[in-house]
Amino acid sequence: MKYILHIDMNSFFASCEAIDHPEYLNKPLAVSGKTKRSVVCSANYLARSYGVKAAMPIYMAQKLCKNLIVVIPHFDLYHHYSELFINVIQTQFTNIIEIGSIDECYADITSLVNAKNDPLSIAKRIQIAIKRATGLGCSIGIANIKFLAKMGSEYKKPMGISTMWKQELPTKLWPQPIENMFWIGRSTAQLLRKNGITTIGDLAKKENKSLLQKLLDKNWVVHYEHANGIGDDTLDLSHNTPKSIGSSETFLNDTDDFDEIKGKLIELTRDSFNRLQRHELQCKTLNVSIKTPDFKLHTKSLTLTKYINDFEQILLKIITLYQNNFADKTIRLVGVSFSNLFDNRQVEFTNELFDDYYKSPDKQETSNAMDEIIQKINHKFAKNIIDTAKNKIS
DNA sequence: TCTGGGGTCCTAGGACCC
DNA sequence: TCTGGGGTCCTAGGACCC
Repeated sequence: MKYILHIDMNSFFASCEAIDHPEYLNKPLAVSGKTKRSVVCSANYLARSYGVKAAMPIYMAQKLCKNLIVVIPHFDLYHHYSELFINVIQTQFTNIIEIGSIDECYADITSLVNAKNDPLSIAKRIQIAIKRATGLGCSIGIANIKFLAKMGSEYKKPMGISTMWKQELPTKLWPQPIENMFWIGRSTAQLLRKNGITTIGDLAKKENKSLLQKLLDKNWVVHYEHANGIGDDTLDLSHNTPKSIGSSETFLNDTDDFDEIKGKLIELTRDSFNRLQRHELQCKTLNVSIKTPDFKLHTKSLTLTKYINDFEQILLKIITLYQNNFADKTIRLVGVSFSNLFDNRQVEFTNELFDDYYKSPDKQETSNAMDEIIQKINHKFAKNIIDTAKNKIS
């Protein structure tokens, strides 16, 4: 049996801003862009008391709260505080940590629990240590699996600490509306509600199993087990390289002006490309997406025969992709992203192997040589390289 | 005043290969 | 005549998270 914590920083972006600007203290504060199409990223609790919520259009937030202070986001600042709070847990408590996002993580404290230190007191110490080191508040959920720890950190905010033991499910979890269930979003919640499943308790009921199976296809088991306190307790400790990198932007006004769109495509491609390089990655698939005035998203993608890291080439392909598919469309948003990412070192290495292979008169001999090299290299990369090799040669 | 931007994962159909 | 079965990759869309 493991002891898992979920640590969730309270109104993270807004709290970081308030620490940086003491004059915002005790004033309603929202982090948001400042154009007419911006939405709220994060709001402090005072602003929330006026009804201001994340993802709400900023004009609406300002209507609800006349003296709302609006600050544009400063991601460098948030990354700084994110590293700080992770560091507190890592250096003072445990390094078995799974980083969920910029403002949350799971921590496995099983090895710290003993007769003198129960999970609740450890959680309290973590909360205090984070507050002392960063000035930031957090909520912590305590449970035996990740899902319940996550539900626990949501249970009481801000600065809450809540256990979600299995025996507490009937009183703490099951009365909650189905919408609160992690991994059940708006459309699934709607579907379930329409069919009479309105609380997490309904989801947990044995007699609803066949109904769930009918409504949710394969996923039903995971949700059913979660609602009954069964789930994953293993933390993912790898800080994985990203699977895709991209940027998008909403225009101030809908547009079909290709010069304007092209200018934005250049900007977005530049930005994504810079991040691609910072991660030392190359890509094979280019994606261009648009959002039309009816809010529908459309994507066109192009997979190349080899990995690419030349900005001019990428840009040319992106612009062609746009022109071939979306020319003359009126759009409200345009986006660029790269996927099918591969480590620079691996790309270089595989390209050399393939050149050797193609040039070689004796394919079998080269193939054997490749196998030998693959045996010797870093195990972590071997699978990717073999996969690519198979793909490319076939 | 009218609804962001960064991601991950899954699905389903079609192409293609053996 | 009427047409397999398994596998992978690509594409587009959608659900979900923060």
